[in-house]
Order: sequence, then C-alpha cells, then structure tokens
Amino acid sequence: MSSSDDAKRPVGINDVAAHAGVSPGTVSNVLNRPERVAESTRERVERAIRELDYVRNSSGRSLRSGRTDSVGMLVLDVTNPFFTQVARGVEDEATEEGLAVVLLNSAEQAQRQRQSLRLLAEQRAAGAVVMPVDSDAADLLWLRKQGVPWVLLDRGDVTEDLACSVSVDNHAGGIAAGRHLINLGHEQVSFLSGPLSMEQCRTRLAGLRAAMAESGLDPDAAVRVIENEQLNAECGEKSVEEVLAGGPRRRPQAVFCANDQLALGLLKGLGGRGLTSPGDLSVVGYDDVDVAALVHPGLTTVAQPKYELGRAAMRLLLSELNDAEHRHERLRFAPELIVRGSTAAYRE
Amino acid sequence: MSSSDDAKRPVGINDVAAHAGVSPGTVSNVLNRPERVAESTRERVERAIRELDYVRNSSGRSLRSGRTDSVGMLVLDVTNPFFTQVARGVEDEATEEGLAVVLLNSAEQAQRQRQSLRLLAEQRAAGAVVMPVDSDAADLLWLRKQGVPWVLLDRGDVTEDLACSVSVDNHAGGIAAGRHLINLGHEQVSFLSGPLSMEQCRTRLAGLRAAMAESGLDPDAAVRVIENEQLNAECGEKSVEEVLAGGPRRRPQAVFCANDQLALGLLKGLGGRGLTSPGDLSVVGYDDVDVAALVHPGLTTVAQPKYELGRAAMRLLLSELNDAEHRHERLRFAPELIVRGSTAAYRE
DNA sequence: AGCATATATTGACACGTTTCAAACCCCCCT
DNA sequence: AGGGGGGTTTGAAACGTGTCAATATATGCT
Repeated sequence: MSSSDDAKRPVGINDVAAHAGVSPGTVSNVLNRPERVAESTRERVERAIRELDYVRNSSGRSLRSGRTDSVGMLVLDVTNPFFTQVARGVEDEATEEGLAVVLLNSAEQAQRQRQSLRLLAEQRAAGAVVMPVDSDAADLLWLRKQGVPWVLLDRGDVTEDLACSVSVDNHAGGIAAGRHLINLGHEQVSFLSGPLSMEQCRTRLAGLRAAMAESGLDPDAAVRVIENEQLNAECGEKSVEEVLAGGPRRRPQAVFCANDQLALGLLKGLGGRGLTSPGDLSVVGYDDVDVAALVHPGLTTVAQPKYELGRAAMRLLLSELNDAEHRHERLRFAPELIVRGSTAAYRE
Repeated sequence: MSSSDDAKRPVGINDVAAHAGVSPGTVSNVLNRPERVAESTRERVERAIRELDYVRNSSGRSLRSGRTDSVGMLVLDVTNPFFTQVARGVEDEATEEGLAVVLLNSAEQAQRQRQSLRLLAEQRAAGAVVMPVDSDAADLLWLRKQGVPWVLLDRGDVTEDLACSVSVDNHAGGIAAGRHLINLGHEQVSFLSGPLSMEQCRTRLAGLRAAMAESGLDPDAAVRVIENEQLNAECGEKSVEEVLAGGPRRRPQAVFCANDQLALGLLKGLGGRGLTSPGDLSVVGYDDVDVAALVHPGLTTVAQPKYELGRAAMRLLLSELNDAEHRHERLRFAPELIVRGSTAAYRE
C-alpha cells in the first residue's frame, strides 16, 4: 500500500551505490578490495549495505569474473561413513579458505558421475576433489579441459602426472593385516573382497599374498578369494555360507575383509549361526569406521586416516588454484593396523 | 601453433549459433524449449553443440532468469547416518526433477548455519530443505524474504504456518518405547538424553513418561533423566557410570536412549565392565541406523522412515516451487518400534 | 491469386557484477 | 604559481544467457 514498489526487485549493487551517494564501482571495491577505498566512504557504503540488507548475487559475480567460490566434492556413496569422514576433512580445509563445498554423489554409477562432472563444468566450479567410479579418466580429462582442475582421492592409479592424487597405501595395508594373522598362527585365510574390478580390492589382496609369501607360505594355497558384488554389510552377511563352506575341518582360520562393512556383515552372519569371533574365526576389516570400535568384540581393522585424507586433498587443490608454479604431487599415506577383539591366536 | 586462438575462450551460445548458421535466440530455444523449434534446425544446432563441445554457463543463465536449478540441503552433521539417509531421499527425488542438490553442513553451529543460509541466498538457490540447529527462525525467515523457500525437516515446532514441514512423531516414538519396556516388566527406566534444549529429546522423554502414566506408574519416580552434551557414541559410553550409579539394587532395569549412537556407546561401555545386554540391562535406541541391526545383540530401537522423510520433504518443496496455489502442509510420519535382542523381560 | 493464420526465427536488450583506464582531488615540492 | 604524484573515485564496457516483440516463412482457405 504505502510502499510504491510492490514487485520489490532484489536490491543490487546499484541501489547500494545510490543510497550511499557513490558509484557502483566503489561499492564493488568495498566488497572485493576494501583496502583501496578511503575509510570514510567505506563506512558509508557498509552502512548502506546493512540498511538495504543487500546480498551479493553470485551469478553476476561469477559471470563477470569467470570463476566461482565453490569447489565440488564427488563421492561414491554419501551413506558410507568412510566417505563422510573424508568429506568433513575437505570441508574444514575449504571453509578456512572461504570456499564453499558442494557435495555430489555418484552412487557408484558412471552415468551419475558424468552428470555431476558436467554440472561442475556448467557452474564453472573453482575445482573439485574426486573419487572416480572407475579408472576411465576420459570424463575427468574433459572436465580439466573445461578449466576445472581436480585432485584424485583414493585412486592413485587413474592418472599418471596429469593431476595430484592422495591415497593410502593399500598394499602395505594388506601386508599389515596378513602379518598380523600369520603371527597369530593362521595359515589359511579367506579374503572377503568387493568387486575385483576395484583397484583397492586387488591391491589389498596382493598385500595379503605378499605377506604370505614372505613367510614362506604359498599364497595360492593359503589364500582363498571370495568376491562380492558390493562393499556393504548385506553382502558380507550373505557370504557367510561361502566362508564356512567345507565344514569345520577345512574352514579358514581367519578372514580378511576388503572393508569394514563387509566385516560387520560377516560378524552378524556368524552370530546368526551361533558362531563367534574370534572363537570360531578371526576377522580383520579395513577402514576403521567409527562403529568398528563399538561392536563387540571390537573389530580388528586397518585404519585409514580418513579426515586427514580429505584435508590433504583439499590442500593440494588449493595449491593448484593459488600457486602459479604448482607441480602435481602424489601423496600417499600409510595405513595403520588397529588390533581389537575380533582376532586371536589360532587354537586346536 | 596451428590454432590461432591460444587463449581459447570457452565456447558460448554465440559461437554455437554462428557455427550452425542461426541466431543465438534459436540456440537458446533449442536448449530450453525444444518444441518451439523446427526439427531440421534443431538437429543442426544440436550437432553444432556436439562438435564445439559447448557447455552451458549457468552463471549467465541464472543471472538472466533470476533462478537456479539447484536446491540446498542443510544438515546438522554429515557424518551422522541418520542425516545421510535423509539426504539420499532428498537427492533421489530432486534428481528426478533435474535439480542438483548441494549438501551443506552446519555442524550444529548456529554460526555455520547462518553462513550456509547466506550462501544459498547469494546463489539464488531455487529452494532448500533445512534441519535447523535451533528453534530460532529469524535467519530462516530472512532467507525466505530473499526469495528462497524452504521446507523444514525433523523440526515441526519452529514455524507455525510459514512453511511446510516434515517430521516424525517423537511423542509416539517415546510411547512405543515406553510401552515395550513396561510390557517386559521394567518399572524403572533411565532416559539417556542428548541436550534437553533439543525439542526431539524433550518430546521423546515426554512420550516415555506418558507411557508410564497410562500404566499407573508415577513418571517422576519411574523415570530418571541423564543428560548428555551431544548425541554421539562417546557420550553414551562415558555415561555408563551414571547409568549404573547406585549399585545393582537401584540400577535401572532398562535404558531408553535418545538416539542409536548413544545406545551403541552405552552397549560398548557395558561390555567394557563385563556386563551384557539384555542380561544386565535392556537397552532401546532411536533412529534405527544400519548398524543397529549389525551389532550383537541387535539393538531394539524406534525406527524413523529416514529415506521417505527426505523424499517427502523434497516433494513438498517441489510443490511449493511449481504449484501456483500451494498451501503449506505439515507432514508427520509415524515411527515404528523394531524389537531386536537388546531388550528382554525383567528377571529376578 | 490473395489473404488470414499458424509456425519459425530473429535481434536487441536486460540481468548484476567486475574491471580498468581515465579523471579527479588534495597536498607537497620546487 | 605551476607541477608532480599519491591515493580515490568514476563510468562505461564487458561477461553469457533468456525473453519477447517483431519479422519472416510456410500453410490453409476462399
């Protein structure tokens, strides 16, 4: 009624300028390089901003400047605690730099990964942290050609020197788990794997076999591989039959699982048959998700520095964005075996 | 060397138009209202798009149209499985509609929530699904005034009729847990709570007390409240002392926990003292996160339809965005008690 | 053939911001 | 008095797209 503009257009930089008796360029300077504008006018402009409740329009902003303040983070599965811990690391590091993180979820589908990468290109994201769904780098290289650099996470194998990468030494993790079981006297181990198309699974298995070999055992005879479709608890639970196949005599003495979800599922499956760990079977997981310490018995597992992984990835990305003479780097963390209650010495 | 434009400007709608021998407006039409353009020219334009590897610039796009194709989802904690399940629901529903979801994390800090909301305003997000950190609606109302509508999740109490909301009936959940324990013969129950400033905790407690009252028990005598700083496993484990305080005689017969993380922590704490559930103590959780079914014994818990919650919230948001005569709606789901191994009849 | 109607395409402008060369002001120095 | 030189401020020109009234082309009808 009283106010004349019912269709209240959002207030822009020009309105602020008018209200402060100043040119639009000056307002922009106050926003972006405050040091260049005299204190008195800066205060005047800031007051106008407050009084008009002005909020920046990032579309206009990035249209003109060609860049954005947000980085993408592409994960395989938002519900997997491993990924969310990594995401927290990425986010903390980015926030400190004033960058916003948009979390995208490929759900392990190449199709959705493709869509997400395209979205990042359309939005002219400043950069991205990516956990690719497979080792096909074509889409990733396309994204880089579009001007969006990225850092590879948990997948050192995809690119040679085309980008930075951060990963954990899966071979060493496999060896650590293997040595632990061998020291406990286990000479027959099943490897409960996810899809062997995943490099992580293959390398962890290779580590296990290497540990066997260094102890004079024949990997081919001592290690049995059980492949699953996915790396989740459901698969772990279902595969209990196959793990136990052959009767108590030929039963493996221990199981090394490709990740904790599989291990937890397996433990549940054992419980459902009246079997216990480590009494009937020693079990080792991988990742050290929070719940690994909560179940009873605690899950012996190979810990990855999840949070640090995320931080490091973001740090490399920031270096690529800010440092003129940035050189690609491959960071590799060491895993750590955490011994809990689910493994014990071989008896009988 | 051979190519003349080393500074390769990204290809825009104009380049496509030129390459297809057509006006920019037509290209725009092909992109946005393909039905309005003749098939032959459409094909020509699409070919040009492919040949030039054109990718839309969403800055220009949304600068002109004043709107975006992305919606925000603000959660309290990315690492909490309850939230990630909800996020998956939101995401699935949004993706079907061609909207991108940016996941923002307030980490339960009002400050970070404020930043996130401002970001949504600056980016002119189409809308948002929000789990507010407290019941102060000021910032939310500001966001709505800026033209970004939102749906409230898991917090029916914050707004009256100012927005849609989706939640689960916490009072009913408390009653269900209470009745279950009473039926098992437990007449002394501790409520292991998070911060009582959270409405969810208070209402679940109220439900428990109501169940007591309807059975002729005096809630004040039968229910003891143990408040924790946070809703995580660490707090749950630490509070085992307080739960057991008073020795075996006065020990509560059962514990109802405000969420599963607390319950899982408590179970671990019990195990650490050589006590078991349900042998020494019946335990009920809340949420039914995935691991609740994996631990041994399985955790009896009040399940919330997490995924559906997310989908429903997004659906309401879409209705608000698309339907001209949208009316705000308050959706309330019913929780469901899942009985597993951690509760048993009172003995002795 | 001539006209009305439907269908396709065009072209210029506006969206809100950043950028940058140019203009301005004020003070100090010669 | 005249210049020179900081530090400040200005104004206009992009950035890439969507919109819409206007124009061009095709179609159907008398």
